[in-house]
Amino acid sequence: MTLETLPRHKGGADELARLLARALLAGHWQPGDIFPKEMDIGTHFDVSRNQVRNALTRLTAAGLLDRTAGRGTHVREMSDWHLLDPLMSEWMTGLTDLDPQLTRAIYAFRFSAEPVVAGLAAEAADSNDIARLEAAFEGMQKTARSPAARAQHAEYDVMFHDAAYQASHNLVWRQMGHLLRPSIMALVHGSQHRTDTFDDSLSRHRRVLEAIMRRDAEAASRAAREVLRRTAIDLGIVN
Amino acid sequence: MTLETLPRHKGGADELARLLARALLAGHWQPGDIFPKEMDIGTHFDVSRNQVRNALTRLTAAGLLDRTAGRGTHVREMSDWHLLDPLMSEWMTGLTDLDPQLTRAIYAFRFSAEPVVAGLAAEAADSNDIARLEAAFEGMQKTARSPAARAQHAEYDVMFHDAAYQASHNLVWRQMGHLLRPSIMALVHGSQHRTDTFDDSLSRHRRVLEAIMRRDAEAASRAAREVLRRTAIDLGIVN
DNA sequence: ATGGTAGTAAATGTCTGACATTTAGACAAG
DNA sequence: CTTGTCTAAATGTCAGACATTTACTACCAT
Repeated sequence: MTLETLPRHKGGADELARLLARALLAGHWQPGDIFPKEMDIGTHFDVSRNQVRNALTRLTAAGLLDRTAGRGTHVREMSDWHLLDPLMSEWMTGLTDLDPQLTRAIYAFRFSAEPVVAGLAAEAADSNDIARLEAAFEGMQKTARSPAARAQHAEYDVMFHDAAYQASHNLVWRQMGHLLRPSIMALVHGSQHRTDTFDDSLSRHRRVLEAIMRRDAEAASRAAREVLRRTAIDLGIVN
Repeated sequence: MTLETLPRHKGGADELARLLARALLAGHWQPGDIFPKEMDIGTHFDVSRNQVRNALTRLTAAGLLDRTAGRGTHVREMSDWHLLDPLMSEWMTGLTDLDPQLTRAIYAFRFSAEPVVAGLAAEAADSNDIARLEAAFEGMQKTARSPAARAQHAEYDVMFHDAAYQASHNLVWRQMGHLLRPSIMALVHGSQHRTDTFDDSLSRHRRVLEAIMRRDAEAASRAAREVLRRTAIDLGIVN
């Protein structure tokens, strides 16, 4: 794989890093492949070597690349990628052709984790958290019936789940809210969006919200599992 | 807080980053404080500005610092720290005076997450995973009775739990194994280490191992909770 | 032939000094 | 009191030289 197909960019090192990261996340290079050398990247995008190095430093920090003096830059195994790095989520968002293996892994994680999170949220949520959950839910309701508002609906969906992670009031769980965006967004493109599906999803989300509000951890946990269950079946995570 | 108390170092930017990170993790600066400027750090440690910038770049990527041109470098809120970044775990290991709030948060996370992980492990573990779990358990057994082998015992403890995360065969859960080391190590210093405590802990670990081996997810989940329960009570996470 | 060894090219890592950009604060004009 | 401008100080960027590491090759000795 060469750089030829990648578009030139406008911004600084951030933009460059994003560009390269997304190409990697889409699978344009195989694990073990050698990555283009600094100079080539620099000349192709017409930026200084510094910019390239800054960008590559970020990708290396995210576990995407492995650099050694004299050897060059190599692409690491997917299992070495730091999926929990917030930068990664940022790079993944809006990527329609995310590696299916990755989508599946993230969703499987959510399917096992979010029941726990919902349970914790029911125990620890304060009025702020409840307000955020309600606002997100209302947004989902408003945008459920209009096919034009699909993207907006997904945003509210992300907001709802993120609010649940926040409501757990645990520093570690809170960080994982970042994982949601790419996972939810990737699925928006892969499902049929029939109206009754939306209604169904909406009522399941409602049950989570209500359980958290009445501080019923057990019910919140069950309800959260139901929210994710249908898609989990579709993806073959559970049967 | 100034740099004066920090020892000079030997290695490159990695070492410098580690040094500064550990000072931050121990709470030597408060959130919002301004961090020493590049030049001062450079002259104090007698390294080039490049080295300093490389080090600070890492701390920034880990969410510890916030840098803006003209404004300077500031320390971020603890809730912004990327606790899931593997570098963070590396920096935390061996830090005896880790912020108690952090220890507690990480342990609370483990207490809620590891039952799920153990359940997944029971479903997905292959012979390799089982072998790793057995090896770790045997190591724990061998080192349980000798007070001199305390550090070694902790290592096997880490290995055991990490093997469980690995056995889940989920890319996301696997990454979280990194969180264990600092959490377990910090607790080694905080407990009494009576021999019967070790025996008790050992038999609880054994139950997890056995449940995973006979693929009983439900039992593995319950057993994992029991492993963590006593300490969770001590830390006030559950009553 | 085979194995070790020196040499060479190519890639990333580091240093240095100059310059650009951003920000906060001081100060004066309206 | 507000607005605009200037200045100092900090981080950001650049370019070029040099250092270090690595893989490869050619060569020589056994």
